[in-house]
Formats: sequence, structure tokens, C-alpha cells
Amino acid sequence: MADKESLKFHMNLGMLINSAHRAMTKRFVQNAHESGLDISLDQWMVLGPIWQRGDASQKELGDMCLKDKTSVTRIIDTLEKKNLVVRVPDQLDHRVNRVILTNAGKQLFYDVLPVMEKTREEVKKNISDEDIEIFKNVLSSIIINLENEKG
Amino acid sequence: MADKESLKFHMNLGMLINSAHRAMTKRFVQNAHESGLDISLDQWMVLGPIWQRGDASQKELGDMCLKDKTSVTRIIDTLEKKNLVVRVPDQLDHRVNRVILTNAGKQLFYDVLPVMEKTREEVKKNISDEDIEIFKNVLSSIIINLENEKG
DNA sequence: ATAAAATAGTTGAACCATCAACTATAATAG
DNA sequence: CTATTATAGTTGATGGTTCAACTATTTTAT
Repeated sequence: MADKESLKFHMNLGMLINSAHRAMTKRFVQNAHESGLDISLDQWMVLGPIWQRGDASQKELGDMCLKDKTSVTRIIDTLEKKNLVVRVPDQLDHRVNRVILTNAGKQLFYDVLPVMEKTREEVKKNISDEDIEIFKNVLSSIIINLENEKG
Repeated sequence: MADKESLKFHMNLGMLINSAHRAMTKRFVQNAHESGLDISLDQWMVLGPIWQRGDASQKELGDMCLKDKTSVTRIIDTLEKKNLVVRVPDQLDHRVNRVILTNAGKQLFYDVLPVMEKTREEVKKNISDEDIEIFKNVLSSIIINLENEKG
């Protein structure tokens, strides 16, 4: 059972995904910082859907970003502390918060767009479109494979 | 229910990698838990190289796991709290700790091996070996692309 | 031999993820 | 109508990551 080769393989797949993800996150934050912008990748991921829709409930944000409701709560907390969004209680359903962008939030969104574009290009450099396509297919398959049965 | 095509087209690379990674981590921990084992994926990733080499410095562990020295410090902290490893000061170079497995650490390592194997199979289900190969190549390319110049 | 620089590791702060327990509101079943 | 259940969101605890600042050794360069 202690086959070193297969062991190495097990650790490699997880390690590779882990490292690639961390590298991308780090580079995005670095690029933003070089442009004088202070934002994390997760904050950006939440900002996008709010901008797209005008407002969004935290539940909707979690669904769109594939994030846990707890994570969304805390990210909105920090975005609110930075005056980038505000929570507005929904008038019809008193359980939900509508999250909307402040003017500063909108401005930051526009400022970060080119940073995101630059980071994307750095990530995909020297990788063929075909391979990116297969890469995304494999990622999607992994996500499908691991979706919890109990839903 | 998420289907593969909509995942692929509605989510960017970063989100897909993020989600796949979190799904794998979660499934690994779930599978371990179902076997009565209490270990995180990161703890496992550190345990492996120690087992392979008999002992390792924290610097070596960081290099092998592609982890920051701070992360290694904290993971070793929790592994030590769980009595799975011990830090032994190196006799030649007093700056370094040699990290070695306790008997409990070795036992846990062997117990977790089949859990890792099961998780790997669940992850790779319905994905061809060729695609996995390209997948790993792309991940490696991304990591290379984003390696810090000053590194 | 000594000053400067490099290396190994730790600590504190800020952020994100996951789990479990909790509050409050809405929807539904009897 | 009321009791149960489901949903939206919060809080506390624990673990991992990153940055910056720090201690303590070793290496090197003069």
C-alpha cells in the first residue's frame, strides 16, 4: 500500500492545484497593489456579481461565487468596513439583505478590471487555447465528480 | 444542479480552480472522517515527505509542499499538538529543526493511505489519462508563469 | 577577527474557509 | 390558526495563508 510512486502522484495533483490557485491569488493581489489598489481576490469575486446585477442577496452571491454563506458574511463585512458596499434590508423578505455598491465600490470595480485582465494574461501565457479548454473541462468534471450526493 | 457546460462557460479559470480545490479538500477530509481519522489535507501533505525521508527540516518541507515557511510553522505546530510529529533541533546547524514522525504519526500515515487512494479515484472518475496529463501540464505551466521574478 | 549579509524559524495581524450552534423570518401542514 | 419546518444570515472556534517584523544562528567578505 505504501507505493512511493503512486503516493507521489496523489500528493502532486492536490499540491499542483493548491499551488496554482495560491499563485494566481497572490499575483492578482500584487498586480492590484502595484496599481495602488487594495483588494483581495475573494473581495473582487463578490464585487463582480453585485456590479452585474445592481444588487444581490448574500445567498445569491454565495451561489454565484460558489462560496459558503459564512464566507460571504465575512467578505461583505470587510467590504462594508471599506465602504465599498452597503447591506440594505429587503422590504419584502425580512430575512434577506440586498447588497449594493457604493460609489467607491463602483469606482474600485472599474479600476480593478484592467488588473484582472493583466493577471489573466500572465496566467495563460504560453498555454494553448486547446489545453486551456481541456483544463477547464477537467476542472468542471472534478467539481461534478465531488458534488455531494446528499445535495 | 450544476452541469458541466454551464460551469465551464459561466465561471472563469480562477473560480473553477478555487472550487475544484475546495471540493477536493472537503472530500478528502470527509472520507478521512468516515474512516474515523482526523486530519486535514495540508497536514497530510506535510506528513508525506517526512515519512518518505525519515525526517525533514521545515525549510525542506516548505520546498516540497510548495508552502510558505509561516504555513509550515503553523502546520507543524498543530501536528505537534496532536502528537503526530516532534521537532528535534539539528545538531550541526542550530538554526534548523528536524521534524520526525511519532509512532502515532506513522500509524496515522498508514491509516490515511487508503483514504487518499479512494479520494483520488473519486476525483479522477470519468476523466481520461490523457486529459489528466494535460491538466497537470497546464497547472505546472501556470505555476511557472507566476513564479516571482525576484525569487 | 569582525562586520555585514544570508538563512531558519517564530510571532502577530488580517483575511478566508469550514463546522456547529444560534436568531429571526417565512412557508407549509395539520 | 398554530406547530413544524425551511431559509437567510450571524457568531465563535479552529485551521491555513500571507505579509511584515523579529530572533538566532551561520556564511561571507573585508
